[in-house]
Amino acid sequence: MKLIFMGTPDFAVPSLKKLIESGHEVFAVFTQPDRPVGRKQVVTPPPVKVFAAERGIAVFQPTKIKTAEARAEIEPLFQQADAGIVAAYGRILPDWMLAAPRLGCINVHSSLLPKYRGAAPINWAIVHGETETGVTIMQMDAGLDTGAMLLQGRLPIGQQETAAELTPRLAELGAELLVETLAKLERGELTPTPQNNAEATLAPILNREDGQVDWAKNATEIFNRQRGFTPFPGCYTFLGEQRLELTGIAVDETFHENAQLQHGVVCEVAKDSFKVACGGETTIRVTEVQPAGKRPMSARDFLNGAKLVVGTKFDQPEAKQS
RNA sequence: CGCGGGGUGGAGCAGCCUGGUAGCUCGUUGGGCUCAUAACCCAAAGGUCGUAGGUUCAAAUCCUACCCCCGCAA
Repeated sequence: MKLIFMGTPDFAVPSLKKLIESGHEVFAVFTQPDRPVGRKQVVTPPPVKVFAAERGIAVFQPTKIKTAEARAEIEPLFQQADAGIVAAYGRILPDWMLAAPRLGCINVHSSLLPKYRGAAPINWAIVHGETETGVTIMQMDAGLDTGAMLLQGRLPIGQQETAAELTPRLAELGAELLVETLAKLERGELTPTPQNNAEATLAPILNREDGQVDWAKNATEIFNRQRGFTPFPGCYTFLGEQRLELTGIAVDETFHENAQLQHGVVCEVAKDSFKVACGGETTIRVTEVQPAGKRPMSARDFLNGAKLVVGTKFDQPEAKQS
């Protein structure tokens, strides 16, 4: 098929790669503009652009796609396509874009729709303690991930698995399903299945603040957020003015007599870790941290220098929800 | 010139403001204790204090420049 591909981060690359390997003609790639990244503000191209450029595919990085000028330029291109493929492009497509290709636009969404519609489905699935997630290939419509489903694949989530580990696995699964979907579409073997809106849940885009630990939550919830929010927005707390990223934590199974202490209070300091009291009389064991301005270090190293004592209290965010 | 923290034996830190003996918690090695131990006790080894200059009788400490690491913000 003649395809236009729209995608931005690493997650989208396997899909683009697979399309090309499967013999589809991807004649244009749309991706987000290069952005300044990091401390040095180095302007960095998105992964999809790098990959597409290597393959000699025309890359478009429009800043605006909803203006009349943009439409005048882009629409003819889309009308030449059999389908538009979207994988984590990172912006809302106007109606005319969805309608221009012969088969419309098809989205690779990393959740088992209708659950986890939105920008961060992988993360929220982990945060909510799901043991299984997947990828849904869907026909895009005007709503947010509301289109009819074409094909769906499932994947178990490891008990310790982080979003950083799960994302590439889903990306691969999505790529395979995408190719399979197109093949079946060509042969007319697919019947779109409407989503059951009653079962829909949202996976909103993640903010920095989502990463701050709410010690009133129980240990399992905190652990799941840490996994789901790795690498962004992470899992951090404050010790006075000092920001502390918790890079290695575990739900502590052993009972501790100080567990019912105030939330966020250090209730035990061991040699290689320390425990913090959480909600519901549970405790989290911290094994690796990264103080602001420092490299990540084992709790052992941190304790050697910080001389943390039982009773120390980590800051609690003002008001938290979700 | 976006804001900020930091570079001190192998690790994490203190010391710097108020120049003058290299400190703490670990690790390592040897010895001891013990049925035994990652536990405890004793001892030892190990440091160009990021680099280059400057001030000074004397610089980890004060001044200047540079290199490197990291957090935030974008």
